Amino acid sequence: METKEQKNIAECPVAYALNLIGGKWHFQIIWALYKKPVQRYNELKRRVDGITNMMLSQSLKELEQYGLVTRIQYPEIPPRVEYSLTEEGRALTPIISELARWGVKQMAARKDS
Amino acid sequence: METKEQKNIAECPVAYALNLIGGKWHFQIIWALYKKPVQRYNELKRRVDGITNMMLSQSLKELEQYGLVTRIQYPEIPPRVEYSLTEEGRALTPIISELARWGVKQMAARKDS
DNA sequence: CAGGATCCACAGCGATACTG
DNA sequence: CAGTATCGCTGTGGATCCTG
Repeated sequence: METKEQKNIAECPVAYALNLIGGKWHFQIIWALYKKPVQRYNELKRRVDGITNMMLSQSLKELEQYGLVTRIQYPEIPPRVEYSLTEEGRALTPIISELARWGVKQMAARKDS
Repeated sequence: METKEQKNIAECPVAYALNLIGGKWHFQIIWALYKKPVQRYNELKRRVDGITNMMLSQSLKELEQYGLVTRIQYPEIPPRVEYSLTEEGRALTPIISELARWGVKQMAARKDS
């Protein structure tokens, strides 16, 4: 894996950031966890429209690895797992918010193509 | 192309925004044009490290279509083409800046893996 | 100088089915 | 309930060469 891509990720903070959270669902998951700070797996799945089990669990695992999401598993039957944002994850929400605001403007500005 | 994806893009402003500028080079191009507001093609190419002709011209075309970048072509020999950001493109730069700041923190926070 | 065309590789994403 | 495994597509990005 010694492509130029790696160099970009190493040198450009934006590329680095997007490498962490540029996935298709990451933003939406973070956003969902922002709107409701503690959620269980299936709850999250219901809120993030259209996501599959695979993408959700995979994304959550990545976000947890990156230190953006906290996973707490309770040793009960039936199993209960709660997800929430870390400080670093929460630090991202204003940015998402701004991006959303920008997106809304764009959508309005060019309803046509 | 009637996938659920389209629904996301239509409904979620963030997904919409990322669909516009989530490409691999878009951010970097916008950033380069922010740092030096008017640039010619080859100048831009030199500044965006590692980009190929294909990706640069393709990205610029997209950004122009979306109304984020202005392209001015001078009918001279040799050809001269200058690129700059529109208002809407410039509106994005604070967001990129924040994202960069966040990225820097992340890089520092987890130098290890 | 400023691009376009072609071909190709690969990773991201997805559907479905299965497990502790 | 909270996930995993497998398999395959498809779209994005890349190298290289060509043109007005």
